[in-house]
Amino acid sequence: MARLKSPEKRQAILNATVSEIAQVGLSASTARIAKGAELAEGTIFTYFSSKDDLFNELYIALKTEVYGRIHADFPHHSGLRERVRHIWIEYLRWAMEKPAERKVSVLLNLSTEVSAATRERVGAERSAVTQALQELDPRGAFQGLPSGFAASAMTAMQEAVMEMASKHPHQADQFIERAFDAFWRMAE
Amino acid sequence: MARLKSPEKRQAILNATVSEIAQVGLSASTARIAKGAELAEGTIFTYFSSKDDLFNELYIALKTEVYGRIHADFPHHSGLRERVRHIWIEYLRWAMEKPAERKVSVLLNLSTEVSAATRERVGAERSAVTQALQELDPRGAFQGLPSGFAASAMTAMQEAVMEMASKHPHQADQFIERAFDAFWRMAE
Amino acid sequence: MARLKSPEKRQAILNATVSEIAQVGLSASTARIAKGAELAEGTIFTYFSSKDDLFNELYIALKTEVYGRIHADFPHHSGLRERVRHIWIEYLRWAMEKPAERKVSVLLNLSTEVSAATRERVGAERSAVTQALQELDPRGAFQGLPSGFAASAMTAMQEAVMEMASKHPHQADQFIERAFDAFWRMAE
Amino acid sequence: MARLKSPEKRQAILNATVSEIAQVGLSASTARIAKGAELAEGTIFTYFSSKDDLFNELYIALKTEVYGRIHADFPHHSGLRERVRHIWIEYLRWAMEKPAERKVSVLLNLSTEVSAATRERVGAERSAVTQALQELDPRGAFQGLPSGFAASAMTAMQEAVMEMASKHPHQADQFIERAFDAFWRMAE
DNA sequence: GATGAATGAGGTTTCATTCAT
DNA sequence: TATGAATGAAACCTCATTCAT
Repeated sequence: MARLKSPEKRQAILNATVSEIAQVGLSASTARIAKGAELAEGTIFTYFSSKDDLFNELYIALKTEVYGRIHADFPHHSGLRERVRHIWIEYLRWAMEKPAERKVSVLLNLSTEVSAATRERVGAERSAVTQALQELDPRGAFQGLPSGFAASAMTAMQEAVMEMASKHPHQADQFIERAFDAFWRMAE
Repeated sequence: MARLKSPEKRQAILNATVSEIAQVGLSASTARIAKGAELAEGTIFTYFSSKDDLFNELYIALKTEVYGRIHADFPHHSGLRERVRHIWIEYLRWAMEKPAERKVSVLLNLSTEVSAATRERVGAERSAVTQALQELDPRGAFQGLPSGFAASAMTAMQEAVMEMASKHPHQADQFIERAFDAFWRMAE
Repeated sequence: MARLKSPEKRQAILNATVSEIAQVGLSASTARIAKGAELAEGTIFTYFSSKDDLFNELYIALKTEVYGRIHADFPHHSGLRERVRHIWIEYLRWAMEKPAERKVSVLLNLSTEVSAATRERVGAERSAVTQALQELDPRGAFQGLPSGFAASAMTAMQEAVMEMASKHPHQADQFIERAFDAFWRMAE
Repeated sequence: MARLKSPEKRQAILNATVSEIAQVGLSASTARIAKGAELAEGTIFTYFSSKDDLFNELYIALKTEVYGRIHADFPHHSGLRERVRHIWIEYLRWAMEKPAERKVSVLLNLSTEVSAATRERVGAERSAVTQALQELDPRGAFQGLPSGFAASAMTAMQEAVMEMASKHPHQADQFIERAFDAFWRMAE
C-alpha cells in the first residue's frame, strides 16, 4: 500500500495555521501555512479539501482541545461554585499556556468562514460546562437577565483576565483566583 | 485653484468601509468600498494614502465617535458610581444604535493592521473615562488585581451585554441597567 | 474621465485567443492569451468577466463575422441554387482566408464551455441562411430525410472542401466551384 | 516473478478515458480516469507512460476498433457501390452503438495531442477502405477534384447522418440507407 | 505490480495601487 | 480632483507525475 495519510502532517498543518493566523490574522495564506508546516503547497489540499475546510477543522480542533481539558477531571459531584471555578481555571490555564491558540480561537469565533454547522458540532462537546453555567442564570445579580447571560459574562470576564495575565505572566495564577472571586460576587 | 477635498466624500468612504467590513470582514476590498461610497476606485487613494491608512483612520474615527459621545454630557462632578454608570450606558447605547460600527470596531481592535501608534493616539481622547475607571481599581473585588483590570472587566462585561441585547432588542434598556448592577457588585 | 475601455484591446484579446486556441486547443491559458495580446494578465478580466465569458464572446464574434459576411451581399431575390451557392462560397472563402478562426470555431462548436444561451443568440443572426437551406430539405435526394439534414450535409461537405483546399491552396477557388456542383447533385 | 500487467486493467483505463472525455472533453484528468477505472491514480502510469501516451493509444484503439469492424466481413469481391455501402453502414452502426467512442474519436482527431506518427500508424490499417474510396475519386462529380476528396466527402456526410440519427434514433437505419443514396448521387 | 500521498508548476482570478485622461 | 483602465503580484486550487510503502 502507499503511504498512509499521516496524522503528524495533519497536525503540523493545523499548528502552522495557528501560528500564521496568530501573526497576520485570518488573511493567512495557504502558501505560508504550507511553508510553516514544511510541506508543499499542494499537500495542504490532500489533508483539507479547501482553505475553508481547514479553518473549520481548526476551529473544531481548538474547541475540542479546551473542552476536552475542562472535562478531563471535571468535578461533576461538587457544588456549583467548585464546578464553575474549575471551568474558570482550566480555560484560563489553557489560554495562557497557548496564547496563539487562544487568539486564533477568538478570531475564528468572529469569522464568517466558520459555518453554523461547525459551531453546532462543537456545542455538543460542552455539556457539563453548559449545565454548570445554566445553573448560574437564576442566581444573584444574574436574576432578571436572559438565560445565557452568566455564561457570556464569564467568557467576557475571562477575556479581561487574559489581557491582564498576559501583561503580568508571573502573577497569572494569583490573578486567576482573585478574578474568580470578583466574578463570583455577581453570582452570590 | 484646484477643487478641495470634500469632507463628505471622506465620510462616505468611511461609512462604506464600515458597511463592507461589517458584511465580509477585514478582507473587504477597496473596489467594493469605493462602489459603496459611489465613488471611483481610485478616489479612495486621494483621501487615504493606502488601505492600511484607511483602516487606521477608521479606527480613530470610530473611537473618537464613542468617546466624544461619552464625554459630551459627562457628569464630571458626580460620584463614581454615576460616572461609571454614564460610561456604561453611553457606550452600550452607541453600540446598539450602530451595530455595524461596533462590529467593525471589535474587528479592528483585533487586527494587526491598526498600528500601535494609532492605538496610542486614541488613548489620549479618553481622559475622563480613564480616570473614572482607575478609581475603580482599588475597590471591592478589584483589589489585588492589577491596575487597568476594572476597565478591562467593564469592557468585557459590556460585550456580554451586547450579545444578549442583540438577541432581545426590545428589552435592551432593561438589560443595560440590570447588567450594570451586576457589574457594580464587583466594585462594592 | 479615465481611459475608456478600448475596442482595440478587446479585439487584441479575441485575436490572441484565436491564435492560442488554434495552436494548443481549448486548453489555451489566459496567461498566454494575455501575453499574445501584449497586455497584463489581469487586463483580460477587465474586458471579460471570466475565461468562460471570453470563450462565449469569441464564439459570438466568430459566428457574427461569418454570417455578417454571408449576409452582406446576399442575393435575396435570386433562385435557390444561386442563394445556396452564395452561402457555400462565402463561407468557404472566409474559412480559407482565416484558417485559425475556422479551426477555433470548430473547436468551440464541440466545446461544453459555449453555453446553450450563447448558441441561441447566434442562431438569430442567420435567418437568410436558415431559410435557403430549409428550401433544400424537400428536394432531390434529401426527400425522406429529416428537416435540417440538407444544412448538415452542406456544412459537412464544406469540411471536406476545407480539408482539400488547405492542401492545395492555389486551386482552392476551382475546388470550391466543382465541389458545389457535387453537392448540388444531391439537391437535384 | 512479478505480476504481469493485466490486459483487463489496460482496457478498463481506456474505457474510463472514453467515458471521461465524452463527459468533460480533453481536459479529463488522470485522477478521474483512474477513479472511473477503479484503480489508483498511479496505476495509469504503469500502463501508459504519460497522459499523452494514453491519449495516443486510445486514438489507435478506437480507430482499430472501427476499421476492424469494417474489415471483418468486407465484401472484397463485390462491386464498388456495394463495398462503399458496406463502409458507410458499418461505420455508422459503430458510431451509433458507441456514441461516446465516436465523440472521443472526433475530439482526438482535432487534438494536437495525437501525434502525426500515431495518425500514420493507423492509416495502414485501412487498406481495403482506402482502396474502395480511391476508386470513387475519378467518378461522377468527384472528377476534377483532388484525390482523397471522395473519402473526405464521405466522412463529412457521415457526420451529418450521425447528427440527424442521434436526434431520431428509432429511424436511424432508414436514414442511413437514404443518406447513402444521396451520397451515391455524387459518385454516379 | 499496485497504491495514493507528496510534489510544485501552472491555472484562473482578485486586488491594492498607479496613472493617463 | 475624479475617474476607472491597467498592472502584476499573490491568492487558492488542480493536476500529471513520482516514489515510498
